[in-house]
Amino acid sequence: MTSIKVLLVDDHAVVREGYRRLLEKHPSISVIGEADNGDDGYRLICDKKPDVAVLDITLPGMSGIEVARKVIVRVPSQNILMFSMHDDMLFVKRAFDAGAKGYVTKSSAPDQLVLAVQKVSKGEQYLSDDIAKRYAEEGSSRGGIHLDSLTKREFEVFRLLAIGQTVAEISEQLHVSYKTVANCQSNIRQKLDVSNATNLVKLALDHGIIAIGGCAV
Amino acid sequence: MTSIKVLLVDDHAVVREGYRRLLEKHPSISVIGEADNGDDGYRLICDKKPDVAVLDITLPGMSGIEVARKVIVRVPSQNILMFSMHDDMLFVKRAFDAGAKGYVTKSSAPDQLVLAVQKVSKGEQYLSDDIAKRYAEEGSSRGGIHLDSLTKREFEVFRLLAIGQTVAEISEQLHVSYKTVANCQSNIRQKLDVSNATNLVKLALDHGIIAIGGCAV
DNA sequence: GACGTCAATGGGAATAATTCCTATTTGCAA
DNA sequence: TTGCAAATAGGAATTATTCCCATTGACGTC
Repeated sequence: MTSIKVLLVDDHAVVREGYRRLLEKHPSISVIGEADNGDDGYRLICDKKPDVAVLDITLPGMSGIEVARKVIVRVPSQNILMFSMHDDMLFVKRAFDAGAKGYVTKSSAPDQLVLAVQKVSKGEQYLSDDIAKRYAEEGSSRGGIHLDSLTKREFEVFRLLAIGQTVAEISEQLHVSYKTVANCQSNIRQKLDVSNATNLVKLALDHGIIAIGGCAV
Repeated sequence: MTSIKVLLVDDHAVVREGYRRLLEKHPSISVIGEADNGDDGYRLICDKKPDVAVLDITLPGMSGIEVARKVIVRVPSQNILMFSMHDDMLFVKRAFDAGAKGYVTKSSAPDQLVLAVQKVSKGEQYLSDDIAKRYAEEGSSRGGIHLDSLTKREFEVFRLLAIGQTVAEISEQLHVSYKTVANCQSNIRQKLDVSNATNLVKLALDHGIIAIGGCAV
């Protein structure tokens, strides 16, 4: 059998190196490329077309979910496996909306990642145990109350605002005008019923979208 | 030479497994235990007294920084290396306050972790390159933020802002004019070197002024 | 007791951020 | 095709924030 060609995108070099070794221990898997940011990752995936692209969600610049979305537009058949620390249903939902075929949390047992890579390489779906369990329990029913009403773009902006980015920074990063982000923020505040930046941060914390200060969320 | 005994505490199993392999590739290092939460980690460290305890900061339950603090109380000579995704100076400062001897970010090059383990095992300090660079740049300036530079009134307003009150609400509550509170807020932001409401909340959380979602910092 | 310092208070003007309204384009679904 | 929703962004009005300034009162020092 030919080995499964895998490409890794994760901004944490030590971590990436770690699970690269983990994957490469399997003779059926070979890592053909790595990237530590969304833009490089996007280019590499489109260029090398690996059997599986393993994407972290939290990345500098373009998020893993955005990378997935853009890749799928260009290469609809690309198999994508999301590999993230977030076990929030919202992220899972958005990952699949973006075109991912699998979702594994970083808290999973190591063999889950290997299994996921093997499944996804064949175009099959894979959810790590914890996510599958959660999905069965709460499914998409209680998956995020208000947060569900946000559009993709709004959610993205919401996250960036919550981690402390200014409107100007976000507009630059997303390559859209200041006005767009400002209007987007207004919509978000209205939808989530928060009157100011502070309460927006709190909401993000409550939903585990962001984590702050030694406090495990 | 005897090998360096290391104990790992990280809630992300795949990630932990990854850098365990990374460390164990070195003949001078052997991993003698692992934990995926703060409480187990604390017990294991006190029990096994490794040459180096490698602690993630974000953990379910007790945070890595709390673990460090508690361990140092019981075993003051324990060598602790913080290994976190956060490159924020506030975390670094808190880690060292808690008694850690080293701090390595997960974005570092893999050999930095190995080097850090070796240094810390000898009781020496170690900072990963990115942190050392940041420290040199902003370290003493931003790292040494003291909330006690705030006046009584400023602190009061700071707290109210952090819990999500608007300037108008605060002015009403304190029976002072809107302008007074607005000016006060400007002073606070300048003194604490935060540019927006979000970062003000983060600072408040980090200093334990406010707590969110039952997670005390 | 006069003097300097500083916290607390707020006014005015300039600047920046936010909202509300409107319009266009695009993609998707009935 | 038609219709709807999302994403984009401009203009005008409104608010929020900053920067500069002045006053008052408390406290400590000489």
